[in-house]
Amino acid sequence: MNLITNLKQSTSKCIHTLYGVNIPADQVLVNATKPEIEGDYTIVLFAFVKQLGKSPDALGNELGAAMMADMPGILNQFNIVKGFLNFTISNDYWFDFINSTDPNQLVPATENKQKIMVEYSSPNTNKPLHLGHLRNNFLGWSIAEILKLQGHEVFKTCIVNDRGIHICKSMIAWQKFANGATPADTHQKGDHFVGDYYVKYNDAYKAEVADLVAGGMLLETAEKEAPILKSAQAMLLLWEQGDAATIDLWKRMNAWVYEGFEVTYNKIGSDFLKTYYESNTYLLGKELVEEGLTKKVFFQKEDSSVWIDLTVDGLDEKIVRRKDGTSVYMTQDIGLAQLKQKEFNTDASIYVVGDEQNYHFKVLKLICQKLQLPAADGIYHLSYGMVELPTGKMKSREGTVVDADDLLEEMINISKEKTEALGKVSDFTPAQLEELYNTIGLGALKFFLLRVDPKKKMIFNPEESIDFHGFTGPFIQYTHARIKSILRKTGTTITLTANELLPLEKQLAIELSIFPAIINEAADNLDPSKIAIYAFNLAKLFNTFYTEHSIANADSETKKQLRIKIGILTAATLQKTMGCLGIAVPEQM
RNA sequence: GGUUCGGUAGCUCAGCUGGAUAGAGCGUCAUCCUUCUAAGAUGAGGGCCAUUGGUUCGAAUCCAAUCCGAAUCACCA
Repeated sequence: MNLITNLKQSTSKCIHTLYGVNIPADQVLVNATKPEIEGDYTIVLFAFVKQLGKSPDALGNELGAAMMADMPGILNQFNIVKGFLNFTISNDYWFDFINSTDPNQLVPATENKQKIMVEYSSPNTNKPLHLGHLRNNFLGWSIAEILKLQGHEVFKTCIVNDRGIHICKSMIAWQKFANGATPADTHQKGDHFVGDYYVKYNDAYKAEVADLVAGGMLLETAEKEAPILKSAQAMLLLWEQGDAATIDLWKRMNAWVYEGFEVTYNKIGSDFLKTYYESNTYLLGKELVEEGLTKKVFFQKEDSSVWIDLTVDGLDEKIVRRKDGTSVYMTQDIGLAQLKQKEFNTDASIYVVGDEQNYHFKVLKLICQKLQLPAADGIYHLSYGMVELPTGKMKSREGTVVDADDLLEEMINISKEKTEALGKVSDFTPAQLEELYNTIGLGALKFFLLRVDPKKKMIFNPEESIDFHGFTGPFIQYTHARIKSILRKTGTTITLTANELLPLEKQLAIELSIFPAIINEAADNLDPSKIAIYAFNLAKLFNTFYTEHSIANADSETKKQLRIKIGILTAATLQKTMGCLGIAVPEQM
């Protein structure tokens, strides 16, 4: 039970005893007291003044006294300033908090344990991962970690979009231009290798269209008649018919891509309990469409295409099966929703997908509900905003995409340069150094992408992202390393004795005490940025404390012991928070 | 045009279930390393919280309208 909840309940209880009026605890507003005013926590009285017919001062005095009696040993004194009831929490309470908190048990497990699936990453197999994928991967991984920390059972999954016309385009281009070359021949990462052929396809396509137009064809017609497009379409048909040679090539090229993805996933720490492939799941959706037809959830048009009418829900009609019987995106997702729920018996399923698909997921959930699939109500779309560059949107056609592998390499190089320039790790082995550069470079990048509200689109400014000062991952990593450095000197075996806390010591205790609440907030909102902000505030506060007070050379042994424990708890909390973001914290840097 | 989301310091963002004088970081300027790691700390400067109206003891926060920006409304995934 945390202190704020306690205060709310006590307020509600005391008002009831004093005046016989029921005010639910969750309607009580408890804030941290403004720094200039005496006190730790503040209850806003205005909300009750009218209802109780009391003046703020009179109410404050009566309520304050009653609550002091209700929470003995915790509340020390109170004052009233302009309708705000400020309580000072007793020194004993905070000392006891520091004394009794176990650094290995910072977050109590939830009582409402659930099985939750987090689907994220979801790449296409025709091009390498880019900056947008990184935001997706970091978000998905982090959300899973936060839910785990709460005590839920979490399954991380990935759906690979491995079939369709776009895949055929790379395949055609490879056939035409590669001359049998492989990633091994060209010493290229497989996903980049295949991605290059996707680009080559587009170049060839554009050239062909231009030729046709030059020959007198209308642009519109030319765009449909370009021979290379025709070949790709023919190939898709062959693929769907199961043509051996086509399937063979498809498998071969996809394998190259997966090899490349694997390298990147390993580097960024993305992992999946299970990977689903669209080529395996799209048939399932079709069965559900049949079922929906019998249940009359769907209807068929004259051309035999199948639709759902969502106009009563304020949406449009949506196609779920083409006239030729092939499946669309929605068909596959219906099937996948059903499959995932069945296989893992999930209570909820979180889809980490960009906000351009808000409409799709709204419709998906509606359809699943109308089909009465067990998965339906648990569908939750974690919609995140696009990553844009200061120059505008990333567009693959204009070559303004930030490639994930390039960016990772750059960040790691920068962290290497900066670390070397500071020269604090001369005792590291080459292997340790490499690990440290990775930790810092990746930490900077992950923190940068996770520190803003996922729902909002974000601007990726390369100069800002490589900053290692201020509101950044390395700042927090550094604070952690600093604490660890002190603890190496002082040791961590301690015996605490009661102790009058200085203001900064108390502030740290307060900040540390809200960690579980922050985790809950981040989990409820599926928002890791709450954790990033918290970690930053905690680190900043510790740094202020660090410059003001010495741990190793504290005035007394009691103080020293107390501060060591504060150091232990701060380091542990920083490590946990950063762990939730997928960021490691070094012992030394 | 419909729907959804956004507009807060020069830049990037917090704050939004209404509460005290709107906060950080970066950048700018100025201080602090014979003292536990200066990837740090301290201070200064920087704001009609898009606009207008409403609700009330109180509005960046809620409501309405307007302006600006984005996404989406595909037999692409």
